[in-house]
Amino acid sequence: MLDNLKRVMENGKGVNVEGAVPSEQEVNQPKPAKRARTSFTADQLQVMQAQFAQDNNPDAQTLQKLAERTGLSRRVIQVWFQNCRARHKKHVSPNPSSGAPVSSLQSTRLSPLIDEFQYTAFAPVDTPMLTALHSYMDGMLCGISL
Amino acid sequence: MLDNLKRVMENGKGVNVEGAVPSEQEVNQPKPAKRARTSFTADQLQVMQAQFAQDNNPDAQTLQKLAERTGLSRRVIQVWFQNCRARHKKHVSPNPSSGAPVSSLQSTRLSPLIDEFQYTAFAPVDTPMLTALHSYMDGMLCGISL
DNA sequence: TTCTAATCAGGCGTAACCAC
DNA sequence: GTGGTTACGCCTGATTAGAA
Repeated sequence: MLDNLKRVMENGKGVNVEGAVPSEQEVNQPKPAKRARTSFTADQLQVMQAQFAQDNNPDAQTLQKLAERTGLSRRVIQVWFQNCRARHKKHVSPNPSSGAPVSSLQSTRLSPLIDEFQYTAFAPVDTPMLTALHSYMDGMLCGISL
Repeated sequence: MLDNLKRVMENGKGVNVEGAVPSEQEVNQPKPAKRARTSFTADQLQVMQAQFAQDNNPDAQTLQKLAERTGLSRRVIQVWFQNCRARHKKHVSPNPSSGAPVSSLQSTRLSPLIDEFQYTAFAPVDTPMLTALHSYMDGMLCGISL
């Protein structure tokens, strides 16, 4: 309901890309204060994922270092790790994958795609490659190796 | 009703390309304002089509760049790409009799997914592979060779 | 009429938030 | 910290409506 109205606002409005401060708004304007949604760059994601693979629950100091390195705020980093832990737990745990399974979640969408490659004429993909892709999918969510 | 509100918001922010500017309207005076219809110049079309040929689903940053380059609003650009994808899907897809084994696959959901591959630290996928994937996706359902 | 820019209704993933 | 929720951003598919 109210969500719809907000979606309308989105239409004409600008973008927020970098982890920088979105924008200041009028004090005298009792706006609903649009919640800012950070979109991470490839670089930032890579840094965070690398750290996650090594330690999925970094301490405050590490968090700070990541913040400096990515240019994001400590809080954003922290939230990302929280969400990533949650995602990982939710998607990987309930599916205690053994040998070479495909996670039931996202692969649903990807699998049919990958299959396509076997049919297509110019797909430079061979079967081992597909296997690699599949196992990759398993841990992809946060860039974690199982 | 609510529709009017939406229209007012968009009109206030958006750009009216054609000279056809209806007068300014009070917010609290709901008049069914005319829906603005942008007509693109040859230049603008060329820019967008060139991008489409290369990537039919540009990300936010690319979208913004296109907006700056064409002088159109980001939203208008975005809508054009949405419509263009739909058009091509409708016109090209129902005729799969050609050489390309293109099926129901959608590049849309895939692109961000594929991008993930680049973010991950331990991706067992090398770059040439990614490039191949990308060109596969791009040329697939838009089949345009502009 | 046809073509298509703009809108609507709905779904998905997930960053940000909240309660505990 | 966690699990659960909210809402933002982006997408599709169908539809509405402005112009050629």
